[in-house]
Amino acid sequence: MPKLKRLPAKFYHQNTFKIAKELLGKFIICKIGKKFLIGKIVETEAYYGPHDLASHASRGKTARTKIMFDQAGLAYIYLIYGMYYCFNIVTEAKDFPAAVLIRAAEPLNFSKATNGPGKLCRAFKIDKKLNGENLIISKNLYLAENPKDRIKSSQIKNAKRIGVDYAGKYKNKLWRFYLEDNPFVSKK
DNA sequence: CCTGGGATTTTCT
DNA sequence: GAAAATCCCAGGA
Repeated sequence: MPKLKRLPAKFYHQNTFKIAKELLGKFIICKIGKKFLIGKIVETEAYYGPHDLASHASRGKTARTKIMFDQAGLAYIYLIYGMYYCFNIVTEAKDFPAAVLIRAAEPLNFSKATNGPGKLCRAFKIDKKLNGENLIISKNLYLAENPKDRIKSSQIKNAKRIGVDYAGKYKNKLWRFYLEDNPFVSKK
């Protein structure tokens, strides 16, 4: 196992798109009972600001989306299509709604399909109990990096976001990022 | 190869 | 009541 270091608070205080790219190759660590599940992030999407029609926050602050308006470094977890949870990382300053959706990860110490946001949450047993979890201090769910294993920018591809056809001119934004040639990426 | 629908629940209109 | 940041399976071409 690589030596992992938890991402510090200042990691989350960068531009959302920079964070979305930097998260590639980082690790999700989730405590399940006495065990830890570790997965390497291979695909992310950025949801940025109150005008991004693909973002839940574009309709204003509600009980569901208020986490996106909160401070950077929190987990925003919501239920989609009544069945699947999606795991997001809140970014930007308080009262500015932005987040990075983790779409896919590569399981390191377990074996399960994680090539999609719904499946990822099922594999990590992420549900709304973890909504609002502070990734900087939580023992149950946090992000880490292997400082010796940085991703080269040449491995990062960008593309249109998935499942946001209703988002008008925002649907074609190249706000999805993934690692080239990684078999766990949900879609090329 | 492709398209379409069902599962299931929260949220907004 | 309809749509949703999804996934899986069936059926047709």
